[in-house]
Amino acid sequence: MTSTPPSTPSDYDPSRFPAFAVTVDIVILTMSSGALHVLLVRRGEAPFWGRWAVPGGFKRPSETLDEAARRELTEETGVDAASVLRQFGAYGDPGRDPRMNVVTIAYVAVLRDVGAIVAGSDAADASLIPVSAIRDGAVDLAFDHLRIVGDAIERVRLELDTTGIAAAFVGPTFTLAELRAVYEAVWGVQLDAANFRRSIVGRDEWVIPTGNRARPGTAGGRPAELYRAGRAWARGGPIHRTSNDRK
Amino acid sequence: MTSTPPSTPSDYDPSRFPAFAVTVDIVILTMSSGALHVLLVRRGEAPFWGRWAVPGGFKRPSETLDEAARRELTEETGVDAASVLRQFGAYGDPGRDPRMNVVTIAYVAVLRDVGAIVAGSDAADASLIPVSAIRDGAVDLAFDHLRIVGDAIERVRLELDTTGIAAAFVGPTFTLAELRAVYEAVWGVQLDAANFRRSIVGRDEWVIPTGNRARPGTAGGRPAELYRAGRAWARGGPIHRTSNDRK
DNA sequence: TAAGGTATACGTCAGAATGACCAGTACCCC
DNA sequence: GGGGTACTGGTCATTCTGACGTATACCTTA
Repeated sequence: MTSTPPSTPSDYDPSRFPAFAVTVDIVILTMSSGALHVLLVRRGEAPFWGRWAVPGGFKRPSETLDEAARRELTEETGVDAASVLRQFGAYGDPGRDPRMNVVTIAYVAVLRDVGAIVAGSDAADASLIPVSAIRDGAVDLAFDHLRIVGDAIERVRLELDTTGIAAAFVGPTFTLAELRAVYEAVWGVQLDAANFRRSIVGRDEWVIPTGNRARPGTAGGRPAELYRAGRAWARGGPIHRTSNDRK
Repeated sequence: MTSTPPSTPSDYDPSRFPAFAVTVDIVILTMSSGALHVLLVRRGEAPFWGRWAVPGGFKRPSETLDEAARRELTEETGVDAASVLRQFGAYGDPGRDPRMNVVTIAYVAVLRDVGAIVAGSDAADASLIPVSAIRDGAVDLAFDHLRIVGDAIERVRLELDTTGIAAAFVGPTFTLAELRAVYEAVWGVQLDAANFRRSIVGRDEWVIPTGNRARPGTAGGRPAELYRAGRAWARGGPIHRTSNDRK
């Protein structure tokens, strides 16, 4: 087998090559009460009966991978407007599905206000699970979904630095504290509120003041100003991890 | 079709779902005479006869995607030791292969000293093509390989900043000028040699002096010191793009 | 109604990092 | 031996970052 000539996609012979099922799995992330959560569905059949799994489904030949991901997201959560829906990996280990050869293309979606969405979902057994519970091994995931969720989170940790994905976690208007909570939850760090503010408000095009204020929480405190996201998020992020807290 | 219940990979019925061929394509990048090059093979049959294509081949059910990528890389280039072999995307647009449903998982490989390797390759029609020629539209690529190559380059541009991939482009010992050429070629910028040196030599664990010197080129100049790569490359890169030259 | 608590808003300061630039060194070619 | 070239090493001004202190505006409780 090692002496076969270089095979490009050119020398097909449809009868010669193994068939795979291709699925699209979607790791749906959102902020809920200050912590990062992932939406999982509980499996109702074998294999992995009763285990949690990432929602997903089969790709159809007539649609692109991105279209399949968006379709599955809509079917699972009832929304067609995720702030972010990005492909981040493909998984095709032999035996990852005990029944057949399956290669899955994994997407990460970022939602805001997902609480109401889950309630209206078709999937009765969908739940928001804190990612901390998954990291602690407190949740049994089906298939290789533990690895998929882990890779998704790692991807978001990176993109928080290099893209404007942070803005996708907050609503159309938000306070700087809400935005800061995204960075703190995803990176697992604590950021100085004053310095965080300076990095964002001090520069151009990151946030646009709305003139309104948020109502303080039950603990009190000065009410925070509400902002809208500016244009700059399309070209990167305002906050960068220093090499110190990379590890 | 929109009212189907949420379908997880669980509710399989192997007869119900469309079969795909799964291939692995490898964008092989290397530095050659100061410019970034990609290794392409010329197709000898329809469709896209005579066009350039990214080397690749079919995934086997008994191997992982990473194993398939490494096997194809070996078959195409004769080396089993790419400095970097990283998955970066999946492509499954309908009709991307006119003959059948194909989803390809794309990898980017970084080689050093690829010149000698290509000579010994099985693929007689393999060539190193400057990426500048591809960007200019001077090369006709088969299938959706133009998009795949473009995405691979964009990925490397990002990873140059966030990972130690730059060290994969140079040999086991290298001069700072060689390393600087990698950044300049991939990012399309010019870096001050003195500041570049300071960013790398001034900090710990990036490069280890060997005590030897490189022979200057025909143009003369002071001979450069030869270094080995240090431990720090495993955890990121020493050079960061400022937001100014992001666009 | 007043006092205490809390979180946001804003400014200051020292240290680190960056970009621009200049001078010295060591080799090549002519 | 002289000029050209590229690496080495340094200075300087600017910007960025982390740390921290203080004022502001709302909440809760007494």
